[in-house]
Amino acid sequence: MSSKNIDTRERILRATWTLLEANPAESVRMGDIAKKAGISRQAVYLHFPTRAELLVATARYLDEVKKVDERLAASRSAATGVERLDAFIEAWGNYIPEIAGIAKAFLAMQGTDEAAAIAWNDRMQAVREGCAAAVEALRRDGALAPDHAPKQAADLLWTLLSVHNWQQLTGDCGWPQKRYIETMKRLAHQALVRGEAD
Amino acid sequence: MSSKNIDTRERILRATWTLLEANPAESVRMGDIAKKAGISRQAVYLHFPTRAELLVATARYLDEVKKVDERLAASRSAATGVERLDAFIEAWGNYIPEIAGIAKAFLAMQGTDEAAAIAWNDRMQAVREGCAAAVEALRRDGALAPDHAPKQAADLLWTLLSVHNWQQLTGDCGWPQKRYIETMKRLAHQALVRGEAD
DNA sequence: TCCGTAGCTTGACACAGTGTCAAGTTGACA
DNA sequence: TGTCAACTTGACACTGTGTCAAGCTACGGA
Repeated sequence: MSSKNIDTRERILRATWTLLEANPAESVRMGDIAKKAGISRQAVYLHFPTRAELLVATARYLDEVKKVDERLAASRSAATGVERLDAFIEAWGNYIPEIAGIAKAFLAMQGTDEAAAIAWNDRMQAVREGCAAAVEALRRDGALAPDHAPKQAADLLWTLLSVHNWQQLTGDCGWPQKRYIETMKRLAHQALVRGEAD
Repeated sequence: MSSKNIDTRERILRATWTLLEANPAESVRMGDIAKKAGISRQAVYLHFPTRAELLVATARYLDEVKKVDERLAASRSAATGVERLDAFIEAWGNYIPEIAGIAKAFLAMQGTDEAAAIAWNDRMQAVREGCAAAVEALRRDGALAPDHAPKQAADLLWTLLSVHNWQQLTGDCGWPQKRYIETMKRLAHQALVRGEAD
């Protein structure tokens, strides 16, 4: 309850973040985190009952500090559905590189680590909702392509904008960030906006 | 050396395959594999020194039995670039579910296991080449959309057709396989084929 | 017929990491 | 001074990988 408590909690979260960013390849252990935070391993468990919950909290903390929600929400003020779609792609697409370190760590842990999978999944739902909202804005404008039901359009957008795809294009394929954003916009338009061939 | 040896090895590979396919979500343990193969856990280690090597061998065995290369190569006989693109998407897209279990296990090891990462990467290069060939066929027909240079078009197609995207759409989003294939085809047409709005 | 040996079994163990438990310490606050 | 919450210390159970050593068994060859 005291401020000491809050400090400790935050120190744990920052330690986790730092370690994940520093070595995204390896799996960061509870003991490492405790050491980095300058407390005992058990103290970590007093704040976060499992590794999964710690990772979820870390992802949330990251989002909070980086203000993802604000950034994604900014697209809400767009006048038209299409503008909103573009704003959303730009906001999210340009956010990915900032969390790339942690994202990579999470993706690397996906299979081996149930905790990481849960944590990551939890955060991606926020993006999924953003996608659904953008699609809904298109639909309201009557601008949604008739190819897809809204739910499926949202699924598709969500998949296009996955961190994996960003990683593959900018990493494996060596695309510059700018081309990534432009291509995603074009692709989203072609797939989701009524009568756009571009 | 004896045929008994070969039989055991193959029984292990088949057991691994079966188990991975049966429960792709959970991590299949060496003990489970041994039990399924009807041998001792240690016998597995006599044939495959580590879990990673066993999985790599299983992937190779799978590709061999399923004849992936042949299937992907089949699209080469298509008359036009667009037909070839469709044939390729169909061949690969319908192959993914068959290897989904193993694929997931490999993706799980990506971060932790260098050997597995290399093996998986190697397999994916075959797909990438298939994508490049399909794009090249389009270009020869003058059917490649002017939006993209051939290399970038191939990158894009390769990314669209990633196992991750399949997993997300058919798994997380619950899409039926048929819709996945159709959507990928439509998306590929819209993105890559000159003057297609669909 | 007996020997050697390859292939497998049995059971024990080291090791790493998560999560639990219980008893002890410390510092702030009443 | 006493209490309480936050933290420490050290031990332990549990799971899964990989190692080790000794024993069993069937088969091919002298």
